[in-house]
Amino acid sequence: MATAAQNGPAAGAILPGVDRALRADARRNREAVIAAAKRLFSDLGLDAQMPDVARSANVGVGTVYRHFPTKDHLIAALVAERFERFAQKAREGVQAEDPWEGLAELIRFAVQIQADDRGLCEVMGSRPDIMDAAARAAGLPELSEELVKRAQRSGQLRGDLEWEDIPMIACGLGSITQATAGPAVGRWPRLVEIMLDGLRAPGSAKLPRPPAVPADTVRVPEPA
Amino acid sequence: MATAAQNGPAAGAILPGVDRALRADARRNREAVIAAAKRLFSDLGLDAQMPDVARSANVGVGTVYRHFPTKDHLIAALVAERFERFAQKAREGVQAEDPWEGLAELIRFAVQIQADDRGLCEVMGSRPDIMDAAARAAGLPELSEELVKRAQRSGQLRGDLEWEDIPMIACGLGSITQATAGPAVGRWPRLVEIMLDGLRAPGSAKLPRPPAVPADTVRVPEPA
DNA sequence: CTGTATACGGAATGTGAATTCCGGTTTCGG
DNA sequence: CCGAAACCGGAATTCACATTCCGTATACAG
Repeated sequence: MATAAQNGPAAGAILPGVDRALRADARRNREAVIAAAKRLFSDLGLDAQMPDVARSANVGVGTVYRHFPTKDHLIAALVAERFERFAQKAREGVQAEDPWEGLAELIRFAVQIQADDRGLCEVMGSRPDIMDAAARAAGLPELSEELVKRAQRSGQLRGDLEWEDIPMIACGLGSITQATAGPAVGRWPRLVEIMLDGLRAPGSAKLPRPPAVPADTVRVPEPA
Repeated sequence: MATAAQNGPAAGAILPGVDRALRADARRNREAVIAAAKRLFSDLGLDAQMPDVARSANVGVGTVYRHFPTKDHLIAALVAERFERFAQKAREGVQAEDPWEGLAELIRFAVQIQADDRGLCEVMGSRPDIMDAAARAAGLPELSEELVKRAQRSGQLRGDLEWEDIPMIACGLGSITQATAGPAVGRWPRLVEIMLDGLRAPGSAKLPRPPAVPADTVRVPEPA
């Protein structure tokens, strides 16, 4: 038998059509559950427990389950919300004056979000199913492809990068973020920049590296 | 109460002094358990179950538990063995003619091992306790530091890298390795090289980029 | 060959969650 | 203000594992 975890977790409500005609208290509770879940999963990761979500939302377990038939559904809803934000950022990136920065900012953003959300990291690291359902739903594949192509056309991004690499990079950097062992905290942003340096096209100008020479900063010129 | 998982998982046998005077069958079984566990944890990750390890080793659960009082102990033993190999590679790296390659090879090696061992990845991603106990035990901190300093003195490695970054990088790249979603398999080696490019000191020469990666993972053979 | 310390197997137990159920409440159209 | 339809709460149930227990089998010293 397929365990609950095998079902196709959808985005959100399973109740009426979309989210229609929820009774006032129902909508209120649903919101509370989402807020509580967001908090708990961010802090505790996927190990956060349903009864705790309920308690933390001042609601009974039953209520949680009426809104999200399964823990996976709840998680999927949370993930969807995050990916929506990624997509938003990606759209901004496509508009950005500097194509390279458009892409770089998306990556920085995604990593930062993950740094703040252990649950999201764990999903990205161990639930490809949920993850790329959400990515697809948010339109991230198309957006990533656009960002990559644009940055490559401008000559700033290495030519051998494909859009499929973007989620992998984000995921890998995200996991670095969680390696909270001992003295490691706070050093991940540098590693992100290192990765980004590796992504630049071989010849393209680079902003001065941290400890490197003061350098005659050559701003990346707006490519025609 | 501290659950078993909270104990300090040691390296291996808990029986007599070191691994002395095991009865012939005992030693045989212990080996079988380790082999089976290695296989199962590599394939299934930390979710592999103790009863399955036992079955797969043609042994009763009780026997598994006599040798490893806890699942965590078993995992720690497996991890220790892997880290021993990292340390070995690191020692070779310190001797290497080319300091840069000495470091780069260690990273490539570590990532490749993780690519073949889902369990190891999961430990690195979610059990800093086990992980850095093993790292310390294998002497990896000192070795990493030596590798980093050497590569920096030779001018090939960016100056702003500290040895503590090495495990984080290895861990992050390792997790990329597991993002086995859809069409992603086989593209991680390129991402490793990209990261390595980012690690080079700004001015230092780069070897020509590897043309393309032959799609499928090359298994690193187990040592006898 | 024999006794005994060691090991073994695997059913039974214990625990920690997720998920179900159903009698009691609340909301809201009329 | 009324009653049915929607909701609620949270105790009880289920399930999946890790881990324990103990009678039996085996290795090996003498």
